[in-house]
Amino acid sequence: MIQSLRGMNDILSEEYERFEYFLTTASTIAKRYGFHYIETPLLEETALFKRSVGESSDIVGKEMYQFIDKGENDVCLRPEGTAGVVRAFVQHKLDKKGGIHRFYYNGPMFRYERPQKGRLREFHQFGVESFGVDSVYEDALMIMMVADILKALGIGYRLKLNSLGDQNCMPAYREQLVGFIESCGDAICGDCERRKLTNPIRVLDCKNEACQILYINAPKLIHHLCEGCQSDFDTLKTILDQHDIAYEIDTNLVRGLDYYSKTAFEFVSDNIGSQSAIAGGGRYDRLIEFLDGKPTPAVGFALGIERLMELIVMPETVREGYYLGAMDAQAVTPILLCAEKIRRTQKAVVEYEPRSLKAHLKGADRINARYCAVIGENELAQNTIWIKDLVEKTESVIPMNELLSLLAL
RNA sequence: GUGGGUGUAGCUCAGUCGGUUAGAGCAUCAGGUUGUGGUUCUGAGGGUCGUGGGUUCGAUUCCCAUCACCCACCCCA
Repeated sequence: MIQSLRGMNDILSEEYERFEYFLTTASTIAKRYGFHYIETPLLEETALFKRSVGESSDIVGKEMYQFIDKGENDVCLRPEGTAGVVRAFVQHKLDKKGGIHRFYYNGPMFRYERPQKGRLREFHQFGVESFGVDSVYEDALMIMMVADILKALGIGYRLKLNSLGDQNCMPAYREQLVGFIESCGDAICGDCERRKLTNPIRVLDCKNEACQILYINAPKLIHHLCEGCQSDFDTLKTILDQHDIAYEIDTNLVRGLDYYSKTAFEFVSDNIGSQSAIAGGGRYDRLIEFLDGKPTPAVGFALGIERLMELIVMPETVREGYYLGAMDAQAVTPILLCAEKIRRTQKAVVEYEPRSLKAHLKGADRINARYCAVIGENELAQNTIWIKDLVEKTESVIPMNELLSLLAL
């Protein structure tokens, strides 16, 4: 038997209902916030991700589905959504056009990781990117939008907030931190030794207790923000307070993608295992110029759909549409004709095998139909159809030619 | 990539200290006399015991490999 590739799942009917419910909910909210849909290719030039996400990141360093195509192009399946949207933004010269551009997207992302709960090799994200707005109000808007979406889906969360600084304060801080780590000498663990070079801030949330003791007095970026970053961060906190959005400052919160600066946030859930991040985002003011565009301020976020699906509280399903069945082989033809009429406005599912009334009622119940419509010997003789409302538990026999007017009601 | 666990019917799981026809619940289908569901009763169908090797007279049970899933690390959505 041929199986799907490791970490790549099919999304079957019942599960897809959740998926679709999520998408409509999230898209509706994004549109209300003034965002427009954008679709970008799944396959992009590898260089795009190397320059945006960053070669030092795990995502680019070891998780990309990268290959050379038949035209000798170095390509890869997108591991995240932002890079492609920024590429499109620059390619279509929207940076030069100026103004504000707000997009939302959704689709599969690919990362060659070891699968576990909430971590797949092909997974789906819903994301939003905003270009051209400098103000922290836009950062707050992002967070409010995620909060809105999660609320609409009945999902509880914790919001972690941090500021990563900008080119004025970040590099200086980074240097200071690396200096501090070096002062610890050989006492730090192997992981930290590696992090020191790749992503020094990660050192601060090392799980190793010995390391933690060493880092108690490590400099924190939050205390070394420049004036602009500090006041933006303060404003952001104020806005969130005003909107009753609870948050916790996590000075160790680092986004794993190199392009972030200033605001960084992560929504986490305690109910889905160790892969607890359900949404993450932040500001990335430098990315557009990294990708050869005109410097443009930008913020965005992405939600992990599969992780969310575990948490979504679905609205109660209501019975809808018709189930049609025949009790006599002769009745199959009129049943099919009825179904065709019903389907002009409503759902109609036909059972082709003639069966007992009991079997049909069971069938109607199973597919959660509102009405069970059956034609048997009696109805056939009188050119009528028997219809039972499975909710009201009422039944009636109506002439076939009245069926359409009944449906119009 | 590292460490640990699991893999028996569609689903959830028993079981076999290696020995003939592998079990349960749920689900499915059919019946409980004449055309009524989401609750019951009876019965039926359905498994090469993840896959491939090895040990053995004999393996679903033991060993090895492999694949998939789960957990932790790592990382992130």
